[in-house]
Amino acid sequence: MTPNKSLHLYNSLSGKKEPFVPIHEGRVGMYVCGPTLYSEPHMGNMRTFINFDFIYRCLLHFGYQVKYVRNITDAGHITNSAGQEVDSIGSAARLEQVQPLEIVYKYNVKFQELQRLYNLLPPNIEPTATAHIQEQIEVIEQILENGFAYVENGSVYFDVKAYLQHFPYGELSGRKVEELEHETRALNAQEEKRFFADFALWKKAQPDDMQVWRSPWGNGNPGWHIECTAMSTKYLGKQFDIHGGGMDLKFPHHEDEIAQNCGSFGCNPARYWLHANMLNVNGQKMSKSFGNYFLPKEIVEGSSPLFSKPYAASVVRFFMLQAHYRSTLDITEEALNASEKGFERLMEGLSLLDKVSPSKESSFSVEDWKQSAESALLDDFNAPILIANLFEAVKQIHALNEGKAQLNETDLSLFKATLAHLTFEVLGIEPIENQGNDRLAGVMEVVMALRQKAREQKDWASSDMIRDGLAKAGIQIKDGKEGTTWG
RNA sequence: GGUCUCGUGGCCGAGCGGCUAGGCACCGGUCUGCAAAACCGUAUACUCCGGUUCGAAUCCGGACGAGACCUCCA
Repeated sequence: MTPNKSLHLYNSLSGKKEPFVPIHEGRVGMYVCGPTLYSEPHMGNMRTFINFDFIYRCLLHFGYQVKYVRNITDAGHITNSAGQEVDSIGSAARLEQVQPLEIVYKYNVKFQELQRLYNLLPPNIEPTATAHIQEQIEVIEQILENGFAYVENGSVYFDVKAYLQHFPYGELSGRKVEELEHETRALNAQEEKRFFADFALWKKAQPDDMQVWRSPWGNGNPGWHIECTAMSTKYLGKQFDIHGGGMDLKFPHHEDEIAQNCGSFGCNPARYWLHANMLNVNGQKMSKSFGNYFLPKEIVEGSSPLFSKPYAASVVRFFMLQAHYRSTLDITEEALNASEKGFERLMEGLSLLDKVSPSKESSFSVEDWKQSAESALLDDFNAPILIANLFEAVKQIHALNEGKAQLNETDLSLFKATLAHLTFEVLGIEPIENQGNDRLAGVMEVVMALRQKAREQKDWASSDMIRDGLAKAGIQIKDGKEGTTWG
């Protein structure tokens, strides 16, 4: 197989890998659906954000000037499984007996903490729905003017039948409206809609609504899908390069975004639609409604009953990137432990490289290795293959360290720089900081010296007593060639 | 029920017509006072049944199994 020289990515619109050609050369506009702040994002949500963070990092690595927009949903009515329009943030506010803004603020702070914990690069803009009510109203007005929506009793609905005269509906999710009709379960509370597939753009205020905005149609709330259309248009234009989100948003959310964008501006908002797959627990999608979810914080604190010990955020991130973003990933303790070991091997390999000194000749091609890693990234952001390349490098590092391989000065510095860049900048994992404090380090120095003295005197009983005692205290001794380490 | 996706060695997971993916575990070896760790190495696989092909884990058809979506979801 010849290595890709240019970026190819899988476009959900066509169902194929396509060469990536940005609208403006050298620049990429990317919009990713962010969290709804009515609760703390769970680990499944984090997987999607980690995957798109990796994709963002890859695009930066390729040299694109990227404008990355990820929204924060802090308002909006969604239609629940009973067919009722509900305000999830308002419900959370009622439940916790606080103002909706307090809910949003509280979970936004937590989300920002999580982004730092999992080393997510901040998007260029994180717009909120509530700050863009006016823009949403303007898009709705445009859709009305184009004849693809109607007003009914203070609410505005998207008119799918009128829209179908000019545009297809359901292309992204591969659905046909006539098929949808008899597949859709019977819904109540939709008498206002003229057609079952119509969806709310604006919902008239209900007596118990905690958040209400003024509009040309009276007081109310924006629909769930319209914020993305308004904000993506404002910050990226009527059409931009990449739209991302979780697989489960394909229908109806992204389908309706396409309809809104076509209905107002006559074009699909994005040229490439990317969908990240789900995180599974016990073979089933992690979901609030299944009750099989845990929080990104619980896994690093070790407070989730699913896991017997804590895992560093970097290890969790590394674990997630060992699967391709388009595949489902099963999280189990066994798999996580495997990643943890691999992660440590990678980190130790990298620090070992610092001790390697250059030779006159090079015994392997750093350039070839670099190309191999590069083509993995160019092939639809293939993180698992990138990681396989990193382990290939680790193998070479050990060979270098033992004198079984050589690199000249130029190649060695290229090797070091590329490896560090791919690991820390592109993959976005960080070494785990040594948690030991200075006083402990001082004590350990004395203990290690005592044990070394005992060993020199072949006093194995004392030596092993120290080792076993420390093991009980959770400190492991490693007798290496160049002295003993602990951790 | 409809639409779609997927079934890879003990586990996770790439590949998607011919070339060792990778990690972890296992086993063997090196090192070591012993152990652990570390390093090196071998082995193990493509759900089943047909078809296409010189050649199929990879393409086509069927069976079985799993999952996702079908107005809560990343």
